[in-house]
Amino acid sequence: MIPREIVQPLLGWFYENKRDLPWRREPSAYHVWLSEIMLQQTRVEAVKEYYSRFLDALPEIEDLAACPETRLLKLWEGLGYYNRVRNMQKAARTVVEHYGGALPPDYEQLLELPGIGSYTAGAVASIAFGIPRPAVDGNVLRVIARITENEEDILKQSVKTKTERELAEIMPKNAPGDFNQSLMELGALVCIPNGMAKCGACPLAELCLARKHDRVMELPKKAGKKQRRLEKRTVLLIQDGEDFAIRKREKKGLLAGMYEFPNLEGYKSQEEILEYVRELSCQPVRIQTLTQAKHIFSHVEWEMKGYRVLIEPREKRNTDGLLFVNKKETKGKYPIPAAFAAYRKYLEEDI
DNA sequence: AAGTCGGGGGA
DNA sequence: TCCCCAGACTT
Repeated sequence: MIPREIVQPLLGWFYENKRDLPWRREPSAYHVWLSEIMLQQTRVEAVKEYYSRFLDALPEIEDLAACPETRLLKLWEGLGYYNRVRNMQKAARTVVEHYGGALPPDYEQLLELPGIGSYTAGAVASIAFGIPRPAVDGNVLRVIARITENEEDILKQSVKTKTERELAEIMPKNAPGDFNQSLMELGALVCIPNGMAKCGACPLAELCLARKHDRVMELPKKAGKKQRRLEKRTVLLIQDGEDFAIRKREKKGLLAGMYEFPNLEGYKSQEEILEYVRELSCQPVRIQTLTQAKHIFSHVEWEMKGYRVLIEPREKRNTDGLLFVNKKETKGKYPIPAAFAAYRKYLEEDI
């Protein structure tokens, strides 16, 4: 069980130590929602700039609902997990249609919106609306596992469910948002992963069972992660004068809807590359080897070999799924993910 | 319950 | 290198 005695020390600590974060300035439901979506599996420092830029571009939920997809993905470019922003737009359209443009102040209704799971629903409900619901993220699971000296694998759904149920029991009805944030803030600043915990600065040190038994180092437990698969790819910079070929990725799957340079699975010979370029209705003139590059995703790792292929000027410009974009005009227009950073620079710089 | 989905920063 | 991050969704 989680002791109720954690509540007041946590709140007191939070009011003294909470960070001044952009989304804490004007915590409207939209602002809290956006910050929570951006912060999913993403560090605070990485989110700050994106958050401000996003709200400058789309200050209201209606703006988000009406935004073209490419512009939306461009605003998210580099943050990763691009389904987050696609789901958020779907939800925004639902909010405009069914809720008059304002998020519903109700946990169950929030939970029904795409991209909002139990954590985000709890965070928005408690922080924006003062509704007493827990918001259990990785920080909270770690903090609670240590306080209670829980041996179970915190990645198990059952642990999360139990944590939510027990936190709901002790949730202070007058400050649910602050209480949820205090747990997360403690996890982010003091009760840090691995062997880095700063127990000397912890307001819960005296009642923490892991510390009492000197087991903070070994908790929480997490099941082993499986190995990433390696994928070799051949990336092509097909160049017609100052124009480069890009194309849009599939609507589903990895990097859905983002733009990329034409590329092939596996390492291809120069003959195979030229053949492929011809299939795209291009007439290759010269081929040049570029640098190798690697990009690591969560579950797959790309090892890429790049080639620049100069082609004859094309009559029919944008066919065969290719989009020829001018190096000067395309600046900031097409969302091209970081996986292509090593080759993207040819589009952005004079090389 | 397991797999998919990004990217970066720090040890 | 590996780990982890204010997770959600699909299978």
